[in-house]
Amino acid sequence: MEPSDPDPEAAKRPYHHGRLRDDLVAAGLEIVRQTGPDALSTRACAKAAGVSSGAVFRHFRDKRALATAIATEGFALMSRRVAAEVARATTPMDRFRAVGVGYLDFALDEPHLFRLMFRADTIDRTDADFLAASAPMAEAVDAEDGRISEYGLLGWAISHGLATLTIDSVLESRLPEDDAARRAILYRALERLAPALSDQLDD
Amino acid sequence: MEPSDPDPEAAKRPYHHGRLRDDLVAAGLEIVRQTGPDALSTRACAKAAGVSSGAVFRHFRDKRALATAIATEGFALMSRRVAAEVARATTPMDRFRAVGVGYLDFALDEPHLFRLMFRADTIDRTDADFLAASAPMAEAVDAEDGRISEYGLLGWAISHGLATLTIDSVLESRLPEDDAARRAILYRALERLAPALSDQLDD
DNA sequence: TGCCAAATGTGAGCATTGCTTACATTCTTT
DNA sequence: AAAGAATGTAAGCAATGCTCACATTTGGCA
Repeated sequence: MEPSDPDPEAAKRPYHHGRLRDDLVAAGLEIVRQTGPDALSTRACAKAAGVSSGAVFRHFRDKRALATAIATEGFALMSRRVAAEVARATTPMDRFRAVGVGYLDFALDEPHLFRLMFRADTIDRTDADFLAASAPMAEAVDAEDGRISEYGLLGWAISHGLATLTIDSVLESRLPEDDAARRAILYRALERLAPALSDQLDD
Repeated sequence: MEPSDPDPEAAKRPYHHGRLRDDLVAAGLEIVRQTGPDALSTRACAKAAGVSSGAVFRHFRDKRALATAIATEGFALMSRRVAAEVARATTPMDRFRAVGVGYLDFALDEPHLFRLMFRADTIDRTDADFLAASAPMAEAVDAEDGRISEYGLLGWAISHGLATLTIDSVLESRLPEDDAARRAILYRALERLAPALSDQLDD
């Protein structure tokens, strides 16, 4: 597609790429978003970044590290999404709903990416950057003692359960096909949880 | 050559295996259980069954079909596990708890297998055998109209959410290391859901 | 019974992929 | 300007999914 043409952007591609690491992550992110975690390959990322296949390993120890960087980006996106939703909430109960809705919406909008983010054997959960990016999400459910709160555990589990069951099309024929109707049912399930948490939310 | 050779194991291995399909699934099941979905390879299954690598494809269209058969086996195991738990329950509320506990216990005992069973892009959810095996689980949450009931959706989502979050070690440092203590917390979270469902359970 | 077709297994081989290694080029630092 | 670190390339190895041509059995049927 790009012959040795005077292309203002990519024409003079110097030997050194400049920001290959970021480009590889961006390319991988796009592949995952569009085709899913299984379609991710180091060679495809290299090609997308216009670089030889070996170059990837100058920036990532192995494929797992690449995947982790992509998942890290995913958590940043999700955090922003959830934060935006929460910002509109006023009451504690509203905030609870907002987290759940943001979580669900992100999962439904980016199912492939969401799957990668939680694929235990594909990413390295001890990676520092990854931990930093997922911290905001995780801390939202912490109690004072550092352990998870019952409130947080239930809320996260419900959101995560609804999201994964839907995304992995386990419910499939049991949910409406129409996207809006489908989301409405999921939101309603979230609401349903309120009575179980009311004592912790009304403070 | 006619080897009436002293090889107790593989001595008289006739050209035709006899029940290769079942053996391949059994071998794959063991690989997945012990090492995880990513360790599954058609060649490893073939070798475990004492057969050449090409033979696999006489019984399975592709690797995906093999994985689906293994996941099918997994659902059969899980159904039995849950059914056993439910059999001990008497009240509707007990039954609800029992399903959740059975679901959670299976996931915690067989994390690798559980992951495969819900890995959307690795298995074929339209496979007839798979659908048949997962039907008992799925129907348990159906309402009269064939759609999922709010009660079922919430119950499934909670169990599934708790299971996957724990298994994929998302909560990790936020849960106790001791297995029993960890399960206790998860069970308690299940209980917590009761108030939200009491109107549907007391019938 | 004898024979042919279908079923099942073999072994070689191709394309893809993760990753390594030897070497080339560029950047930085002094 | 020179040295050395950083970063890129090309070739290649091993593992894997899958196919193909061929071998061996089995089972139905004339």
